[in-house]
Amino acid sequence: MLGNWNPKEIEPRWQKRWVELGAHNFEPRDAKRPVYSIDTPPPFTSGDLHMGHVLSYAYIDIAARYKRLRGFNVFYPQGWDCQGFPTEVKVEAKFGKKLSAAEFRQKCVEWTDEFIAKMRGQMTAMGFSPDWRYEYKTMSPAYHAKVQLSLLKMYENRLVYRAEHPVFWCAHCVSAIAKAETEDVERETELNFIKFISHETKDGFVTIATTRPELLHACVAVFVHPDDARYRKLVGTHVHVPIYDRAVEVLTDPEVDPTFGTGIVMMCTFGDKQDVVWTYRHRLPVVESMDRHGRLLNAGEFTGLKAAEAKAKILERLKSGGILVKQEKLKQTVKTHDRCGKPVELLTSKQWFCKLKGFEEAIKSAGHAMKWVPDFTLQYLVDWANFIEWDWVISRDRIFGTPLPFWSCRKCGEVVTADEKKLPVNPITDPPPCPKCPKCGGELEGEKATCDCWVDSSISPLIVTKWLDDEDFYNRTFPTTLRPQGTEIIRTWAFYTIYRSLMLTGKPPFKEVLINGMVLATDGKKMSKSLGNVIPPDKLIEEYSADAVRQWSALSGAFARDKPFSYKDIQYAKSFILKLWNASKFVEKSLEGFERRKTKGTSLKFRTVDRWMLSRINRLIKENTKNYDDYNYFAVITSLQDFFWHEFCDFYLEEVKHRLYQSEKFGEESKKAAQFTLYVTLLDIVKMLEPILPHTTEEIYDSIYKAHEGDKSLAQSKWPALYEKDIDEKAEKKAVLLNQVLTEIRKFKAENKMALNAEISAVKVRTLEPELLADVKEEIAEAGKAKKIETSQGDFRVEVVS
RNA sequence: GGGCCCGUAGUCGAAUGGUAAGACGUCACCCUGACACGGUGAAAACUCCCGGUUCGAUCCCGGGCGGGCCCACCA
Repeated sequence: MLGNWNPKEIEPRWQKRWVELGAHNFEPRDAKRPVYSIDTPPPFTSGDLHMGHVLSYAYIDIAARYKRLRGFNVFYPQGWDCQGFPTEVKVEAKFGKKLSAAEFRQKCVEWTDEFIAKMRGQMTAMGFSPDWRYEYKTMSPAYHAKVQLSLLKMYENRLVYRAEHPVFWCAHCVSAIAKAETEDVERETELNFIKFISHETKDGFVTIATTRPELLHACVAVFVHPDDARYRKLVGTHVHVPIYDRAVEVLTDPEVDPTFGTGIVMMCTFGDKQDVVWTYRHRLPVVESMDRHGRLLNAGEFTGLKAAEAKAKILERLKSGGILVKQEKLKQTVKTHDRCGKPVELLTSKQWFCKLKGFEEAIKSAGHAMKWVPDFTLQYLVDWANFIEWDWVISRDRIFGTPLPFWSCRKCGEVVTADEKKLPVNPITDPPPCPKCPKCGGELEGEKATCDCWVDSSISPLIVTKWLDDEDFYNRTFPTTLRPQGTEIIRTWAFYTIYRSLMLTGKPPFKEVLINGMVLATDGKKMSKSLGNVIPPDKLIEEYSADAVRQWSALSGAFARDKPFSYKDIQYAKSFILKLWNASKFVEKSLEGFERRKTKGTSLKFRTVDRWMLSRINRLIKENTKNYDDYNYFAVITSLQDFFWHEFCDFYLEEVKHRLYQSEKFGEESKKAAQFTLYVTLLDIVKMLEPILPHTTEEIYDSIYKAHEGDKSLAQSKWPALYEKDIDEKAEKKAVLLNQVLTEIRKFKAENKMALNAEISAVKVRTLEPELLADVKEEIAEAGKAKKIETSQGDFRVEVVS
């Protein structure tokens, strides 16, 4: 018998029990059931799940559980994105900088394993049901081997190459970064107006405006707009760069904005992306302006100073020399590194690239072939593909990352690739596959850089489906059915995964993409530690139960839309679960002596209200099969909430109590029909709620239904069958009228301060179709406690006589 | 500058080519044999504004105003 609802006891018990039962197991050799495979996002191993994780993983779990009920062989793995700068920072803070690279990496691994254990525990506490036998970590040797293999394959096809190129560079992290890792931040800076003396006329000068005087030494030209009449005479002449006294030419380019500053722009290698464009367009020389730590190079006496320091000193010098004409405040947007928040520079260096240019159309058409939920999110991918300007920089100068499987010759630069059979390799410590450069005999040097973490995660669907490891497994699971992920990483994770999958397998990696939004704080702002508005999931589970948190997730389900967290919703969820529990207790007690198998094949004496319930539940089965298929969990949960609370509990239960309690008066047959209806309706409700509220529904099933139904657990049972012929509009119409009459009686009692169970001597109902009431008079009399019922024909009106 | 999303009771939020769920909050009443973390009722929305299509629009189209996100530009 169901006792009190105690989630703290129920939830962990079922979490353990499901594993014992193998309720979530994928059966790779089961050829009978269709496979539903999920390319679950591997969260970055920060040590804590946040509400965004909870929402998105709840969505995934609901999908997995629903598909299992529908008879799919669900492949639901869970992985971890381990490698990244934040971990290095934390480990360095704890252990200092004295460790060797190998020791450092080892500490990172240990640290990450601890965090994974914690996060895995949180996922379990939420009732998430991945098949943990397929867990993966991006830092594992096996994962490294696959990433390296994928790069070797792409290298063979000339899709991976090494080149000198200006790249976004974070001087703080001392690493190249991809455009997708940058974030624009608005800040205020000063626009400095600086005199450049004319070379040809000696005494004439022009004034240019710049925000980056520290790059004067790298100035290789100045530009004006070709139509700018003010400067037409200057074009082709030369001006002297202050301090360094180098002459540079005055050139024209239509991309100069004549209205900005003085309409003359100095071009340095490289102040921003525009400079890169102009350098290529006008074939200008490149002055290496800065080193990897952001210190000036080739800057005379300022060489070695950090940019900010150099800027101050140079401005001082310009000012004292009378060369700085004026300064203006300027609002400016700077690119910053999204991981550390520091401004990024553009530096030329040797990096590894993946060839993206030229594949935009292929990526777009792969995107078009997928089902995007909601559909407009495809546009994010298309827009991004349309803006690809450079290839993808995949090397990062970090330690805790997947090593790039390459060596190169110190003398001639020839690249030597790792032996595919010996993966994973670490070129820093492992010997090269051949002792000397095969081309010139020079010494080989192992690549020190590691992979961008998107190189790791962009093969997640290949990893989980055992690409090149288990052909049968791969054929069954790849392409995966579902890729769930956030909006903010469409241009990275989704984009790179589609690209890599196309390059490596020729196929798109998944069929459906489910995009979730972000969970904001209750104030509508992003949750952040600095704002102090972070809501920890553990506390919510503690206070409201995991099922309530899951129900909140389903309620928050507007796809790809950010939503503030709502205590109101989770409180409602908790109340609903309690209501479900209490009503189940009532049903359980009402079913005493009822045996499901004895009703099979017999015809029951249903009353109209029973037919109404059976009709409504079948409508819900039909509706919610579609809603679940569409990932529209909001519609699922609201329709079930409303039906259960406001139809099943508020009306139906009240309308059958007399048949259950007074079978001597109303007949055993009537009682049995009511019992059957209660049994079926609650069972179907519980099944439809299982994906969202697995713990509570499992406990209800276990107590009331297991003995009758035979499935060991609700998680292993089947989605309710639809009996279309039970949909009965006539019965629904009669029940609606009955409920309207009961509402009027209740209103009367409330207005007259009567108890709801107080008797009334008569109720007179006028309605357009009084014959509809014939079948439900018993319910009016019993649920309304009306001694006498009179009906007549006319516009609806209910008169109560106390 | 470009793209996308959004604008419904005090608040949050569904739905629909035929004037609109539900929740929270508010008010009144009721401890009715599952539930007071409950029950029954009440009050509360010219569905942002202006046009158009339509017999009829909150829902479709155009324009505006307001909010959000992404991208580009920013010497």
